[in-house]
Amino acid sequence: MPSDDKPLRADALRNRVRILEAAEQVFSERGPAASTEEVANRAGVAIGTVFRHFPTKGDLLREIMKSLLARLVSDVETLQRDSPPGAALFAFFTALVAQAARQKTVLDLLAQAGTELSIPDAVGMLERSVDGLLHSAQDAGTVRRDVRLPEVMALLSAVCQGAVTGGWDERLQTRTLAVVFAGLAP
Amino acid sequence: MPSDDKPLRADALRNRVRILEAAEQVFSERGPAASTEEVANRAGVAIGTVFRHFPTKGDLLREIMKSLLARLVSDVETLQRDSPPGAALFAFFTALVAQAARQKTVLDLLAQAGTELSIPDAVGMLERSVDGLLHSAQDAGTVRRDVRLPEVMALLSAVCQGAVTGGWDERLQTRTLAVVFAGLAP
DNA sequence: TGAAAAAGTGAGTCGCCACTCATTATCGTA
DNA sequence: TACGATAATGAGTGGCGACTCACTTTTTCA
Repeated sequence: MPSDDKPLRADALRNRVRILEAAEQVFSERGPAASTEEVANRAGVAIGTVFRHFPTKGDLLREIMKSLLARLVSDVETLQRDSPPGAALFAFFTALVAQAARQKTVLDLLAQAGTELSIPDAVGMLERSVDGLLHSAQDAGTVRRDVRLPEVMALLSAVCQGAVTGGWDERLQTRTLAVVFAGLAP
Repeated sequence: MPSDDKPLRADALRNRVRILEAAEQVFSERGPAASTEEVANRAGVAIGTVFRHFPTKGDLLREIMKSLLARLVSDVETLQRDSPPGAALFAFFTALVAQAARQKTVLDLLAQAGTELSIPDAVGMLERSVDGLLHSAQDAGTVRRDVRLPEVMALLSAVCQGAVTGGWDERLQTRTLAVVFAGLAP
């Protein structure tokens, strides 16, 4: 797969960035069903321009997902470094749920990203990161040893999903997570 | 609101039933985005007939939701009677998640039914039923006293949501629920 | 049995949305 | 600056899905 890295023209690069920013906003607010035309409007660009940069709506979504994913992975690394080892997993849960409530895109990443769009090993990356958090927590004794990664990912995605579609307020997020955390603890 | 209970003609009644059965199947398999035409086909009826009985797609969905809800409430009552008092809540969780995996309609009921469609106090009924299960469990000492209904409903909906969109297999359902149950226990 | 009422039918309308392409504008470079 | 290459534009196309309605068929009941 030879990379087609022809340097973009200045206006093309500018618009590409605008489109990505607009798309991130629009899809976050309205979900992935939002129309491409709305993205174009918000970017201040004609609809044809969007399709020149991303031949398919799916391509655009995939690009957004990839950068979101990269940010999440880097968040995990930051937490891994800066939190007390037993607490990082819980902190990530809390942060992700709060973010999902604002940014619906998170859901589609966690839920089906691997299925509908194909983000190759990208989701696997997040899993590996979370696995790191899980092991740290288990070593620190804040999470039971018989808990495994699949159910942690499942809970993560479930709680985010629930929080968004159910419109949980902050208080309910906290109380619900408290139950989950209690279930993970020894 | 005078009830328009004009007795239906024989063929009308027959078709109404067929449509509801078909709709339940179709929406369960394909989700609420499935087309009305598919419902008509599966019912062996012209599309106009569907719209004669249910002027709006939403009306049809609402009808399906209502009967699903009624069945769930009656399931709860059965469990309430037949299970050991501390176990009924857990049994309901398990059963509902398994059902949601087969029947996507459950999700929309739990998630947003109150919002998008308006099923007036219907969802409230389910909540009251689950509240009964919760109190029984707390009285039996299998669930902590500081757990309240909102987070129980939230977990219920979250886990169903997650199980469906994530395509959890039975093993993963079990392991995930195990964590939740541990979190509810004293 | 034979109308009138009720119900069924399905081609057609309408709006939405992903995507295209002929034309116009902008950029980079000689 | 001028010109070829690259990009932007936005009206148009096609398909899909909810919903309508003029017409046909079935039921009901005197």
